[in-house]
Amino acid sequence: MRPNDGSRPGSTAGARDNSKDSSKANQKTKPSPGERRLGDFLCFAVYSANLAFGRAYKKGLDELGLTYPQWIAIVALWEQDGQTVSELGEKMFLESNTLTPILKKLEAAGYLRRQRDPADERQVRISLTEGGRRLREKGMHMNLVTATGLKPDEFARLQENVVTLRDNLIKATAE
Amino acid sequence: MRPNDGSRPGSTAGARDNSKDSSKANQKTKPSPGERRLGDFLCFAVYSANLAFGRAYKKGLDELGLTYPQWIAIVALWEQDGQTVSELGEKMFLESNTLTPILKKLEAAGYLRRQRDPADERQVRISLTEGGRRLREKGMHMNLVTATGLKPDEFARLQENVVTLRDNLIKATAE
DNA sequence: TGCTATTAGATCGTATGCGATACATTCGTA
DNA sequence: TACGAATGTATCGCATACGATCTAATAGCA
Repeated sequence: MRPNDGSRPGSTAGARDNSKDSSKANQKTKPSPGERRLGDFLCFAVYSANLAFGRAYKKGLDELGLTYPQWIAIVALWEQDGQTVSELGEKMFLESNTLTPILKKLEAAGYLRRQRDPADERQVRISLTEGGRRLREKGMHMNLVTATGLKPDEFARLQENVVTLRDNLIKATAE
Repeated sequence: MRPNDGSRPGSTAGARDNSKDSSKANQKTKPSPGERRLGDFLCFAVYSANLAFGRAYKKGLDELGLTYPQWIAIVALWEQDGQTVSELGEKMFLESNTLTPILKKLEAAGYLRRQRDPADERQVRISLTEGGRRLREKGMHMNLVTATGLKPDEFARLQENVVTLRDNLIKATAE
């Protein structure tokens, strides 16, 4: 028998295949969310593209010894040093519950410092160390996979539209 | 003093701002990856758009009592029932190490069954229960946030280009 | 001044992703 | 047909995300 399998006997599969058209679906021209296939969901395209980016970058990031969010944090701090956790969070679209552990790891690795702001002890200011800046420079020169298969103008428009999408989702979510 | 703070005394921040142009960067017209700002990275646009989708869908998915990957699994199974873990994984771009725990939770919740294929005991076939199909129907009728801020033709092109991007990243990663 | 509300981070629990590995089953082939 | 290789899932450990909650520090105000 299997290891800790968990599968239980039950009725047979039934192999129902809801391919394209459900019987009463053709009344509207525009399909409702339920009638679309998975491949048609924009959310799923973005979700799976994000997974693909993570895998494509994995090899290069491993050479730096960083994960993707760690790398993003280094890049954001290189652009502006001495940011507070909140400020950095705004740029990365993350909050302290996610950011704090990441920053502590980077501090432990010697790439940045976390210091309470003397003027407001609630805030923690993050600054890159020499090692952190060296890491950023090193990351500049390594070519992460960028085989997008898109022409330059398509690439630029895609970038803009993804940003527009993101910002509008955030706006709509905030109500 | 703070709770378990971890911050240590050290030299002062130094507030170095590498805004746009580093001294020797202007020799090429096209900026190298290191000279771009965070907002210019397509990977970051996709990463943050994915976060934004997750937050936008959170409310609706909570009503279903599902997470996003759980919902995707239900949708994919509704399209084709009785898939193996591998087949489902191909559609979701996930492998068994991620999928198995998700499927076990959905099984425990009563939305699907996991059964070893009698013809090949290595494979596990997944089929939706009545409850799982009801959940899919319920999800059809609830409007998840879709305020993309894009015109229909832009939306369609965005969808296509994100998929192209994803597929080319996967191809390039496989070498 | 003293008290309460607000703010900024940190902590905790849960749910993915994912590399590495374990394990049972099946396949290939000598 | 026996046995090592390949295959399909599952398990484990680590690193995010994120809601809920905690704590210290500050702000606001009677």
